[in-house]
Amino acid sequence: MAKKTISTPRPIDKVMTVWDVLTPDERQFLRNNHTVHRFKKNELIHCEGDTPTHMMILESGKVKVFKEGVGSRAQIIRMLKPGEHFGYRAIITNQPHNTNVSAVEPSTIFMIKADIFISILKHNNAFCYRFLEELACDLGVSDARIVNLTQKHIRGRLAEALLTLKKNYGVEADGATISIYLAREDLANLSNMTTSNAIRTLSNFANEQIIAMDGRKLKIIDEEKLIRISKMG
Amino acid sequence: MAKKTISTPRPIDKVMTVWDVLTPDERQFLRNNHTVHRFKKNELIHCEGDTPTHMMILESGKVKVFKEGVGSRAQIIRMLKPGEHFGYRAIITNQPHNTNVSAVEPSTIFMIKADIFISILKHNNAFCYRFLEELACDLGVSDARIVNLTQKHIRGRLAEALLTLKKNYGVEADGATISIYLAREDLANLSNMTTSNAIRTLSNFANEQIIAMDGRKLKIIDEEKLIRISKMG
DNA sequence: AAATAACAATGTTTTAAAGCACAAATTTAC
DNA sequence: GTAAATTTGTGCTTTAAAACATTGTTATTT
Repeated sequence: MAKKTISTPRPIDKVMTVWDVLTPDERQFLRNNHTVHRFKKNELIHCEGDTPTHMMILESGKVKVFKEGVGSRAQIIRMLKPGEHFGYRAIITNQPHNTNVSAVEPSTIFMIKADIFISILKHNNAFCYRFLEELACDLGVSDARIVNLTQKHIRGRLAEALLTLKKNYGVEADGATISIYLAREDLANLSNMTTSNAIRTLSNFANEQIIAMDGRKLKIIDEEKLIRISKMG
Repeated sequence: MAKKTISTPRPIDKVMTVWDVLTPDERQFLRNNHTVHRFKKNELIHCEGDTPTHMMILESGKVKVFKEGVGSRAQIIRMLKPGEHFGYRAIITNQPHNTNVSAVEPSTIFMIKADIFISILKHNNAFCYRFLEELACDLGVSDARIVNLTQKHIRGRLAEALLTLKKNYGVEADGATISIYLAREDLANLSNMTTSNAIRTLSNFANEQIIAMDGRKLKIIDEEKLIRISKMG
């Protein structure tokens, strides 16, 4: 693998998708009042039970949001890509975090102190509305996931996970390889199954020419079929 | 059963929990611009795929929010009690409803037209913030449910459902009977299991003196044990 | 009051997925 | 560069829960 150069993070105005609704004063304030943090691969960013202190924005890299369930079996709730916010839900509800977040790749994160974030939410109606939209969207996704993960069979759940990853992270230059390389365990934790079953089912998909595998690189060959499998359950 | 008298609905200012953040103008406007609807037991209020037209507030009765999954197997997402809002998430995301809502008891519902609701959200920051809190809270619950429903075993899931129902609807005068009488099928759809398994597991709980049953009336006898079962998975 | 339908209870069979064990292949650490 | 550790791949066994079948019970309907 080519050695990764540590790139300088982009300025916050290029990263924050809600920048457009901020007032000039708020913009200047945020430029001066945010911090930049780098996390190594597999480093924990915050964990369940922690008191939330900052709203966070992923500048670069990839992170997973997950919960530890029965017997410390992990369930990945969602995967984030650059520009997405996290860690703020708990600030709004004024409760400890109910998820863990960790970097699946080296990641750079902008942090804004909780009180500053709340203050803008309470003073800038358009800003508040944007986050209302974001949470409304996330809630829809979460509710849909309840049904998908509980009712679909293994093949359907894994197919769905692969399609979601492709939609979320896109593909490499070849137009097929999903642009995120996850361990089989992470794929399993996304799809609510054991690692063995993720491996087994991936092998089956490969035998059926639905995907092609090269280590952690997964290529979707027959997307139609994958969609069908995902829909059937 | 005693014949139910159809009571006059309370005024909207006594039902809406966000009334305090409205301006006098908004209050007057809403008093004049909401409609009252009655739904019979088992009547569908809105369904998946419908375009959302109103934000709704449950004045009296009980409703269930559910999704139809694989093979039209239903999954109850949440149960609402008077004062709670629904049907507005889809308005905010500007998408069709992704859940069905139906009355599990005769229910009275206040409706506010979507454009009016959006207009208040966009002009009244405190109002917007209240709904932000509500969605943030719901999202936390939904994420937790993903783990509970996928990882816990049948007994754990049913125990959890019973505890949630008790917490949500409270108990009768006897201090133990849960104040909602659901069909076994609804209990099953809440807890992600088949009706047979809900029946079987309830019987087991009754044999173990954890609950007592009288038709649809469920009495929690040993709450400690139920909590333990729910936590163990 | 009889007929029908809906709901509840239980036993039996089947099956999807977990659990386990072990070997091979990679990755990471020193 | 080598050893250690982790990850991946397979086969086999076990098990939890679904599916099915049957019967009893309680509500509705006419």
